[in-house]
Amino acid sequence: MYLGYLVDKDTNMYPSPVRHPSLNLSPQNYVPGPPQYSDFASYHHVPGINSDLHHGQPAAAWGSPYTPAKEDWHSYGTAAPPSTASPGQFGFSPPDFNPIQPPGSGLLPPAISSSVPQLSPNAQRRTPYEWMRRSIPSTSNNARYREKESNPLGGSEMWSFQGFLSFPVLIHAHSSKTRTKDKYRVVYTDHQRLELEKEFHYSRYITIRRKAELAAALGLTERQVKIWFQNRRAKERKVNKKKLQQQSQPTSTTTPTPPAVSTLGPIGGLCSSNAPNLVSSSPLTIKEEFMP
DNA sequence: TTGTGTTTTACGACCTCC
DNA sequence: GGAGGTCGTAAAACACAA
Repeated sequence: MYLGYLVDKDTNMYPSPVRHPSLNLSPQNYVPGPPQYSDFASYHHVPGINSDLHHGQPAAAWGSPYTPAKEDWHSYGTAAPPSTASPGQFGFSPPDFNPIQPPGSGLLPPAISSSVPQLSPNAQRRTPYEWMRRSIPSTSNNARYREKESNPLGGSEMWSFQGFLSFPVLIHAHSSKTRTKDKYRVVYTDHQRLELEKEFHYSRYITIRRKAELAAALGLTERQVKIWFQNRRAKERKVNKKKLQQQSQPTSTTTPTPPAVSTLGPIGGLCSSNAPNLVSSSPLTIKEEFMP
């Protein structure tokens, strides 16, 4: 997982993944539960985009509607990493967590939050915290979008960075080239992915308002945010399915076991998070559940 | 350096809900 | 009918072994 290095190596980011006990919280099962944000102590939303009620309210005033199993957090670094770096730039860890966020910390448009340079994951992959720390070189290497051909998005939209500006500038490309012939995908910045991951950890399903806020804050389109969440859920289902398969296949068995119903159930070890096999595909359109 | 496998964006098809 | 869900897939980006 490419983003894994973002969170895997920063266990302080989500140090206390106490989640809602309802592990099979499918969209159908979803009921805005009791206030639980305090459980998600390490998560902080940036002031200024917290107009959404469930984000804007005090920590204990809004609940985390989605609560994957603890196991789900393994992939996000429950194992303590070497604390060589100083992840305090984002202030995710409890020691760093400051309920009163200083301006410019956390999720802000990168152009505003200057302490979070938009560096290519390529350049950061093996130096987890460098991108948080170092200043942006004034070279064009910072350009996030590495254009190979004309229109990467096949006529929809194209993102590019303008030099040192770490905020992407939307360029509408109106050509109708097929994606098979042109580069059609961009790579999100680490900051974008990190914030999306944070939001995903808060809730697997994003509200309309929150989506708009996040899109604006990250310089993405709402469509991109929506699709990112869809892909992220798919990824989680895939991972959990893999876990279930591994669980259902003892190491020494010779006959492959059919995809039997897991006896573990949602609280068993592997049905983490949304327990994808248990989650009905019937979607829940989260509109403004937390609207006043 | 190259080949290969994996992950990440993005889309289309189809479905459900309002 | 539109919005958003899952599912499947394409292809770029990436990691890594040989």
